[in-house]
Amino acid sequence: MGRRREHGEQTRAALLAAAAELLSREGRPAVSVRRVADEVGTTTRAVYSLFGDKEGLLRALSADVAETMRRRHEEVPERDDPVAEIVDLAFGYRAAALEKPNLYAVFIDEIRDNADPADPIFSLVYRSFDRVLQTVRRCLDAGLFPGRTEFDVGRFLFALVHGLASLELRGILGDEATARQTWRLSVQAALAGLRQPPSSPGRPRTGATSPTRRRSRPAGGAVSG
Amino acid sequence: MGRRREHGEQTRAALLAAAAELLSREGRPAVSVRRVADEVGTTTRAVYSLFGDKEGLLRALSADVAETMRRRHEEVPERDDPVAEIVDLAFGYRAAALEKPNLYAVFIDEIRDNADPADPIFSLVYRSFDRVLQTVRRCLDAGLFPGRTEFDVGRFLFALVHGLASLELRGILGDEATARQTWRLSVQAALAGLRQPPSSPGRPRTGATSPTRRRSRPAGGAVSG
DNA sequence: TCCGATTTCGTCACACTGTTACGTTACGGC
DNA sequence: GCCGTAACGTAACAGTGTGACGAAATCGGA
Repeated sequence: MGRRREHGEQTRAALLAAAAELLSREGRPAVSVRRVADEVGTTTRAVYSLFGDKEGLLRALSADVAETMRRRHEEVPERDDPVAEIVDLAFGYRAAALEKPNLYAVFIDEIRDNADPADPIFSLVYRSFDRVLQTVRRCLDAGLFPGRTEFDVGRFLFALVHGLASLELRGILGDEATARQTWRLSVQAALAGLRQPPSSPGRPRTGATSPTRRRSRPAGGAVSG
Repeated sequence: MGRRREHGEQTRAALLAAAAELLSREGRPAVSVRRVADEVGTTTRAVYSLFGDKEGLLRALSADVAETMRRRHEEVPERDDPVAEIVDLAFGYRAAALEKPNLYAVFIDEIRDNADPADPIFSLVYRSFDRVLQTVRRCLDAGLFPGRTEFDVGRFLFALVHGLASLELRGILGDEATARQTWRLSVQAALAGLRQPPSSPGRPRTGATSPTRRRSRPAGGAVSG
C-alpha cells in the first residue's frame, strides 16, 4: 500500500555523485540542496527523504572520503621494516586527502569526539586508524619505539598527517614537489624521534599549559583511549 | 562637507567584539551580518562601510587571533636550550588556539597561499613564524638539527602544532590532561627526531606520491621559501 | 470495477542569509 | 537661507535550509 517510491538507491547515488562533483568543481559554498537536486533532475524533497537534511548529505559524502581513506590504508602492503611501512601509510593518508581536496575538509569536520559509533563513518575511520595501530604495534613489539604506547604514537601521527594535509590543501606547502618533500622529511623525522626514548616531563616555563578557556564538551572520543 | 560619520573606530571595535562574542558563544553559523549589527545596536550598513563585506569582518577577527598568536610567541622567553624553547613556543601556539577555539578555525581558513602581503594578518603570522625560525636557527647554528634547513623544520613544526590544535579543538585528543600530554610527547618526539640526521630518500612503495588530481592553484606562499 | 486508505512526491511558504540600490538625513560652504 | 555632498537607514533582490500541505500514485477490500 502506498505510492511506489522513486527516491531509492539510484537517486541516492546520483545525488551523492552530483554533490561530490559540485563540491570538487565549485567548492563547498556552491553545494546547496536545490542545486544538487536540480543537477540530478529531481526535487529537494529527494534529499530530505534520503538524507534527512543537508548535513546528512554531507555526512554521506564524508563517508565516501572515509572509505577512500580506509582503502588507501588497507592496500598498503606489509613490509619487513614496520617503520618504513608507517611512511607508506602516511603517504596513503596524503593520497586520500589529495584525491578529493574539497571533500577532505568536510570529512574532517565530521570527525568529532561525540561521534556516533553506529555511524558508518565512525567504523571506517576506526579501521584506518586501526590499520596504522597494527603497524605501530609491530614497532613496539620490536622495541623500536621505547617508552611509547600505541595510542601516544597514534595520536602523534594522526596530528602530523592531518596537519600536513590541512596545510598542503591550503597551498601553504608550496608546489607538489616541495610539499611531497615536506611530507617525507616530516614523517621520517617523526619516526626517528619515536625511536628515541622520551625525555622526562620537564614542564615548559610559560603558563601556556593551563588555558583560561576550555571547550565545555565532555572528554572522550574515538582516539582517546 | 557631508554628513558626520558615526561608523568610526568605536563602532568598528564594538562590531568586532560582538562578532567574537557571538562566535565563541554560539559558533560560526550564528554570526550573521544582521545579528552582529543588531547586537551593537546599529545597522548592516555599518558592517559594509567598515569592513566591505562579511568576509572582511571575519578577516578582521582573524587578525585578532593572529595578534594573539604573535603575542603568545613573542612573550616566550629566551632559554639557554633552544630546543626546550621550541617546546615553549609550541605550547604558546596551543594557548593561542585554545584561547579562542571558534576563532582559530576562521583564522586558519584565512591563511592561504595567495595571501596578500599587505594584509595585516600576513605580517602578524609572519612574525609568529619568524619568532620560531629565530629559535630554529639557534638550533641549526649549534649543530643540533644536522642536515636540516630552517624552512624544513619550520614547515614540520607548523604542520604538527596545527594538526594538534585542530584535533584538540575537535575534542579528539580527549580531556585536557590527555591532550596536554599528547602535545608534550608529540613535540618532544618531533624535536628528538630533528636531532637525528635525515635518512636517505628511500621512496615509499605505493604510487601514493603522485596523486591523480592536484589543485590547479600555482605554487608559492608564505611558508614556501 | 470502483473506492478509500496510505504512502510518497512536488510545490509552496517561511524565516533566514549576504549584498546592493535608493531615498533620506545631516553636515560644510556660499 | 540654500545647495552639494557624504554617510546614513531601509527596503528589495536573489538565494539559502526546511516544514507544511495538497496532489498523485499505489494498494487491499467491496
